[in-house]
Amino acid sequence: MARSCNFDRQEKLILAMELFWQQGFAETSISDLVGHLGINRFSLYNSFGDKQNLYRECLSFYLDNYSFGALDTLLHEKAGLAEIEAYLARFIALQREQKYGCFMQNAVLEKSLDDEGVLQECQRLFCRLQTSFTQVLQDCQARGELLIHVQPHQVAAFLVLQLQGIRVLGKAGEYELLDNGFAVLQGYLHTLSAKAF
Amino acid sequence: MARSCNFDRQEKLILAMELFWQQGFAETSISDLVGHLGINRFSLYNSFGDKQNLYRECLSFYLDNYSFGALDTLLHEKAGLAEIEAYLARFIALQREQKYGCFMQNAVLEKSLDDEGVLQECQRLFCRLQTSFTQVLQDCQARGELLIHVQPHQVAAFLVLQLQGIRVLGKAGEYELLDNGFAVLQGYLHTLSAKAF
DNA sequence: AACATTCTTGACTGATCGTTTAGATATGGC
DNA sequence: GCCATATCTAAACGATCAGTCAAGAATGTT
Repeated sequence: MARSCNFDRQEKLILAMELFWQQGFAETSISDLVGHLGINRFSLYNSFGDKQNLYRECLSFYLDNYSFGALDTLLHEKAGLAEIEAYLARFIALQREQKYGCFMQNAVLEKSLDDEGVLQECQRLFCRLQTSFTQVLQDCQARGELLIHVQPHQVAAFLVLQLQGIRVLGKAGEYELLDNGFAVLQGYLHTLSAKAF
Repeated sequence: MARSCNFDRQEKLILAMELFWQQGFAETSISDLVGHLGINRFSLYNSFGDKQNLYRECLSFYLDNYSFGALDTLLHEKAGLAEIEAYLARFIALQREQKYGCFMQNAVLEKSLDDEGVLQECQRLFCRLQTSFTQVLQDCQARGELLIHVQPHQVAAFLVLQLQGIRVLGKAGEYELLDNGFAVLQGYLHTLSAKAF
């Protein structure tokens, strides 16, 4: 019926996400986006609405595709405390490379106060994270690998807390603190175990 | 010799800090500052230099006077694990009121990539924090209250990690996660003790 | 091939950004 | 009281901001 769009929307969304991820909302101008995405100003507005809307869509995309992705693999295999430990170790290692930190964490600290939608989106992910960890730990406990007095949902909350702390220290370049903190975390996980791992 | 300044510099610095704290660097304009501080645009530049400089000074002031202040009291008394636990509990309670989160954390996530000075300032505080905790724990251990196999500097790093995670979850309004996470943290601290507390 | 429709383009909007200037005003030493 | 010096005020700087517009180019249907 009419002319079709000559760029891939999702490809451009990813580019926009990268830029917001690196620079934050306020520090990223529409002109920056136009340059980085390689599409015209008007096409950008036409495809994604205004800046706020684009940002939210980027955040959603990030939450669904980038953040904590490895957690899913943790869920599918019959994982235990050893796998949780390995996940945390990988997570910390990742922070050394991810110099831009975490898009979601940036979003929480920069935008949650003036954009209710951003806050809710992030809370949704926190919930998902806790649920996932709780599931793993419950399975663990059912198999007799976790001490019975341990409360899975509490330990799960504790782990979410760790992830957030790790990302802040990672962005701050505090790798030694991270390693030392992880050593303690590791020790703690071992105290939860009903059998050595 | 000449006319003297007719406002209190430090008072204005605190006002500026409040505004940056609430809104971040990029979202706070000079006009915002002029309005909130109640001094003229030029006077602001005359007293504090440009925006970047003012921000750095605000961060310094925050780090010296606001962030983690209660930690000092922890150091002076002969504190033990129970006091550390209480400190963490107070810290969490504070996050419920501090809806603007932590200036330093905002600074790390927003500005550390493009302002080396901001990053270094924050790293200096991380170091101070770890040192303080290490000191308390070492004293603790010397008095025989802490199990001898525990490494004070590692646990200190672990605690710094907790503080950062707490602040993120606090800003995100995740109070239930915080409470559950703290319960676990509490339990862990008790396992470190050579005597019940 | 002609049409309606949609995308693309680049110039443009008024507003706001951080920063600076020139002139008025107030202060302290003589 | 006078002058040197510093602070203050208001206006303005060029640059950039987010967002829009009208005209041209490309497409699918008929």
